[in-house]
Amino acid sequence: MTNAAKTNIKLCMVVGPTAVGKSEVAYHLARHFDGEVINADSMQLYRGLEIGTAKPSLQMRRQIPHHLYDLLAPGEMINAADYARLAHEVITKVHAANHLPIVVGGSGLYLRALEYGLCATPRIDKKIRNNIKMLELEKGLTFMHQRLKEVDLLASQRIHHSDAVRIRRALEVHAATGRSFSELQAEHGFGQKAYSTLKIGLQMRRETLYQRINSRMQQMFVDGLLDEVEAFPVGKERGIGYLQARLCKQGSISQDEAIATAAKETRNFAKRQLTWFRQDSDIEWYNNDEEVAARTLQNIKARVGKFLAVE
RNA sequence: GCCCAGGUAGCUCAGUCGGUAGAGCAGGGGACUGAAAAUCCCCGUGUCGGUGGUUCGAUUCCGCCCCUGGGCA
Repeated sequence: MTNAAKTNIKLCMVVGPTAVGKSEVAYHLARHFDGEVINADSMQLYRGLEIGTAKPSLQMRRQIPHHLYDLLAPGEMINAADYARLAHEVITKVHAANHLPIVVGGSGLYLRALEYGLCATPRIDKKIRNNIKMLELEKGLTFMHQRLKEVDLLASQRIHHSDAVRIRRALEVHAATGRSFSELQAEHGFGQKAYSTLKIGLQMRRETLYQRINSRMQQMFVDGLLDEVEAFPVGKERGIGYLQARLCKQGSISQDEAIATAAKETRNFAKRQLTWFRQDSDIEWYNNDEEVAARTLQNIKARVGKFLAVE
C-alpha cells in the first residue's frame, strides 16, 4: 500500500498492543515535535472511563493537547466511519495550526478507516437492520449464511458461517444498496491514503507485556475500577474489565476472579491486536522493553525527525 | 513409623480390561471494510514420578524407592 496520499498532511501514528506504552511515546513525541495527540482507541473515546481504559494521565493531558478522549457518554455508540470523520476534523485543525498530528491507539479498524476510509455504503435503515435480525432469530445463522451465498457468493466464502456480525453486515449492505458487499469492497480496496503517514509500531517481549497487563489490571481495581463502572447504565457495560467489575460489585464473583478474568481477556485482546498490526507492512517496529525504552524513544524521535524533514 | 488416596500437557483432571494417551482452562497462530476492548476460525508429544521385574511389548500388572495430601500413632 504505497499509494500517493490525498493530501500532503503529514501525520504520525503510534500503534501496538495494549499496555505496551503507546501513550507515553506519543506524549514525548508531541513535546519534542510540537505535536498534538489524537486518540485512536475505541474505549478511550468515552468520558469517565479513566482507569479501566488506561487513558493518558491528566498531568500529560494538561501539558499537551489531547483530542478525542472525552467524547461520548458510556453507553453511547460510535463506529469506525464516524470515528474517522471526527479524527479527520481534528487532524485538519491541528495541521492548520502548524502542529504535528500524532494519532495513538490500538483500534486497528479505526486506524485503517482513518488512513484509507471504508467503502461507501449508506447508513443502514433501522427497518432493514431489524428485518435481518428477526430473520436470523427465526431461521438461525446457517440460514442467513445460506442466504448470503445466494446474494453474494464471494462474501459467503470469505465470511465463516459462524461469524454472525459479518454475515449480518454483508446482508444489510446488500439489502440497502442492491449490490453485493464484496463488490463494493473490491471497488474501494483500501486504495487511497488520506495522509502521508509514518507508522510507528511498539512491541515488547510477550512475557513482559503479559506481566504488565496483569499488574495493570490489579492496579486498576486498587485505583477504583469498581466505582468507575457506575458510569455505565447497568447492563450496558462495555470494554474489558467493566463487566467483571460489575459482576464483582453484584457479588457474583470475587475480586480475585474479576481481576484474573479481566487480565486474561486483556492478554487475549493484545494478541489479537498484534495479529492485526503484524499484517500491516507499513508499520516500522520498535522494541519498547523497559531496558531499551529510553534508547527506543531516541530512535523513534530520530525517525520522526527524518520523516518531517523530507519533502 | 504405619494405613489409605494420589503423582499423566503450563494448570485441573480423564483414560489405557497391557499395543507409548485426550478433555477443559491457560497458551500459540490466523481472519477482519460503519458493533473492533467486538466477532469468528485453526492448533494438544507429554522422560504418563523414579527404578527393577513379568511380558514379544509396561504409562497400564507386580516389587522397591521418592514426592504430595489425608488418617492413625
